[in-house]
Amino acid sequence: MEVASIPAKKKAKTNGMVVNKWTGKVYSRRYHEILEKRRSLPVWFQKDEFLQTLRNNQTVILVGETGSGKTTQIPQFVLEAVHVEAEKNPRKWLVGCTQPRRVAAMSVANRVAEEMDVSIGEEVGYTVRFEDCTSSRTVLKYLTDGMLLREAMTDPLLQRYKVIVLDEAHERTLATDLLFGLLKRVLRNRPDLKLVIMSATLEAKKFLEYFSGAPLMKVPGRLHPVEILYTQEPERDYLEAAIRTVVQIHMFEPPGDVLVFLTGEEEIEDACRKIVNKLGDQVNVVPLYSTLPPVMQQKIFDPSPENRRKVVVSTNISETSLTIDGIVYVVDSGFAKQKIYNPSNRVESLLVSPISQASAHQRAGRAGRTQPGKCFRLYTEKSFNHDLQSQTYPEILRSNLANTVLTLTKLGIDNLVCFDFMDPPAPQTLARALNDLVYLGALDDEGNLTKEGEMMSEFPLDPQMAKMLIVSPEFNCSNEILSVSAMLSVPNCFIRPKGEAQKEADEAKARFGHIDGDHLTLLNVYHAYKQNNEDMKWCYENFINHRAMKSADNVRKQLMKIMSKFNLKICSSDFNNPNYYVNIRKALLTGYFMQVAHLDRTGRYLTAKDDQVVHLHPSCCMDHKPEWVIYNEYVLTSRNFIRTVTYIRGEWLLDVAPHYYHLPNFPNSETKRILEKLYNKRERKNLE
DNA sequence: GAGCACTGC
Repeated sequence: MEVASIPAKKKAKTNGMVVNKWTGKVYSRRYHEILEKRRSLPVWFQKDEFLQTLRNNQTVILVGETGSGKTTQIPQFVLEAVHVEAEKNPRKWLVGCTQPRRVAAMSVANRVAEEMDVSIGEEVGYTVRFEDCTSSRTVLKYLTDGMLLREAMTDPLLQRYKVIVLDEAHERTLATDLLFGLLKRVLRNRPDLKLVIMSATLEAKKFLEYFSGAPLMKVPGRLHPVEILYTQEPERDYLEAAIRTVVQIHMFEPPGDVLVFLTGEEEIEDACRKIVNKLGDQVNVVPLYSTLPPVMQQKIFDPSPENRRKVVVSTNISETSLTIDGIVYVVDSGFAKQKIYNPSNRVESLLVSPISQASAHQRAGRAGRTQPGKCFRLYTEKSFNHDLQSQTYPEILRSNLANTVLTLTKLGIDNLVCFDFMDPPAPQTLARALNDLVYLGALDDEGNLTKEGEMMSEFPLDPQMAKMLIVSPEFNCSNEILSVSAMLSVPNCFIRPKGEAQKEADEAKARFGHIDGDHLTLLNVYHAYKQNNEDMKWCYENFINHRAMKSADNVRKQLMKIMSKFNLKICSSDFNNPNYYVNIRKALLTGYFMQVAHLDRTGRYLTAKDDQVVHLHPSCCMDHKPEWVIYNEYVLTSRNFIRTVTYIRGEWLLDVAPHYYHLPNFPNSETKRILEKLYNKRERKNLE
C-alpha cells in the first residue's frame, strides 16, 4: 500500500476547491467543519502509525477506550489505504466493520457517510437483519457480527472483503467468537485479506496469544477522571444501599445526574418508588430497561424540569447499548442478571450474579463522559480485587450450542474439537448439541450435515423451530407454523399493566385463548391482528403489543422467503377440517419432541427423559392439565416453570420421534412405563 | 399464580 501517496491525491482541485474523490463533487462546508472535529480525536494522532502497522501486518489489534473515535475513524483510514491499492487493481474490494448491535451499525454508518460527504447506502452503507442499505458503489460497510457470519455461509472465504474490522471485540458475543476462529482460517487461505480487531479494555495477553504475532496498538480515550469510592464493609442488601447512596449524593454532592445500576425491571421499579418516597420531587427519577416502551426510554434523554437532578435507575442496558450524557455520579450495585447454561438438563436460566472487573470499569466510565465524576461501588475494594473475575465469561461458555454447532458445520468446520476457539466450550455442551442435531436429523451419525440440516442452517432460528417449519408442509400447515414461529421469535405480545387495568388485560388475553394451548393462542392473536388490518387501535384495545406484532410480521416474511427458496410449500388445511389443529400440533411436536413433559399420578409434570419436576407457568392459557405437553421454554425462577405449552397426544411421540423415544435406551421412570403401554397397545392394534 | 439482563441471524 502506498500510504505516502495519499496526500498527493487529495490535492485534486477545481477552482481551488477540494474534490471528494468518491463523488467527484466539491466537498460541502459541513464536511470541512466535521473534518476539523475529527482531527482532534485521539486516533488521528496515531493515523500514520496505524497505517504503517496495517501495511506491515495481516492482523492488527487496536485497543481504544471510549471517546477515542476508533469506530468511526479507523474504517475510514483503512479505506484510504485500500483505495490507493485498488486503483492499481480494478477488482472490487470492500471494507467491512462489524458491530454487535443493529442500532450501532446503522447509526455509525450514517455518521461516517456524513463525515465522508456521501449519501448513506452509496459509498458507505450498512447491512443488518431485515435491512440491506448498500449498493454496488459501497466500499465501506458496517454490519452486525451475526450478519457477517451469515455471509460467510455463502462466501466462506469472504471474497468480497479486502479488510475486515471486528469492533467491540471485548464484548465477546457468540458471533464475534465464531468469527475469531473462522477468520483465522480464512487469513491463512487469503494472504491478501487483512483483519483489524478493535476493543475497549481487553485481556491483552489472551488476544495477543490467540492472534499470535499480531501487533497491539493502544489509543488513549478521552474520558474525564472518575474517582472510585468503595464501601468500608460489605453491604448486606445492595438495593437498600443503592437507595441510601442516591439520597446521600443528592444531599452532599454538587449538581450532576446520577446513574444507578441494578439488575431487573421489578427491582428497578421498586427502587424508583422508594427514591421518590425519600426525595419527592427534589429529583427526577427515571427507570430504564429494555422492555420499556421506546417513548419511556426516550425520557432519559429529556432535560429535567427546573434543572432538577436526574436519577436514572437502569439495567445493564446502559453499560453497553445506551449512552446517557451528563452523568456525573454512578452507583454500581456490583450485580447483573446473567444467562447461565446447564448442559446436563439443557436449561438456560437468568441468574443475578456478581459482575466482572471489566464490567465495573465500564460502568464507572459512564460517570466521566462530560466532566470529572465519581463512582460509588457498593462493595469493598477487597471484594473487587479478590471476588470479581477479571472478565465476564464469554457468551459461548454460557449458551446452548445446538445452533452454533449447526452454523459451524455449515461453514465447513467438521471437527469441532479442533476448531480454534478462543475459549473452548465444555465438551459436554458440544456433545449435547451434536446429539440434539442428530436427533433432529440435521446431522447423520458421522456428524455430516444432512440435506435437511443444510436447510435448517439457513433459517435464522433454533434448530427445533427450523425443523418444524421444514416438516410443516407435510402436515399441510406451513402457513400456520410460519405464524407461530414468528410469534415465538418476538417479545411477548401480551401487555399486562400493573394496577387496575390488569384484570381487563387478562380478560382480553383470555378471549384469544385456545383450549389446547399457548402456541395455538399465539396463532389466534396473529390471525386476529391480520383480520383487523394490523390496526394500532385494535392492538391497544386488546392489550396487544403493536410493536411485537409488526416485528412478528417482519420475521414471518423473512421465514417465508427462505421456505420458498427451498420450494417448501406454503399451505393450510381447511379451517373446518377436524384435523386443522391436530396437524399443527403434530408439526410442533416434530420440532420440539425433546421438550415434552408428562403428568404423573400425583399431578406433577416430569420432563421426558430428564425426569425433572416442572410446573405450568401461570401465564399458561390451558384450564386443565393434559397428560402430555410440549413446551417452548424451561425457565428457572422461583420454581421450575415450563412456558408456552401445548397439549399433544402420547401416541404421536411414537410416530414423530421413534428414534428419541426408543425405549431400550430410555431411563427407567414412570414416563417410560407409560410409553411401554403405548407401544404395546399399538402392537396389539397392528396384530388385529 | 409469575416475570423478561442484553444482543443477534
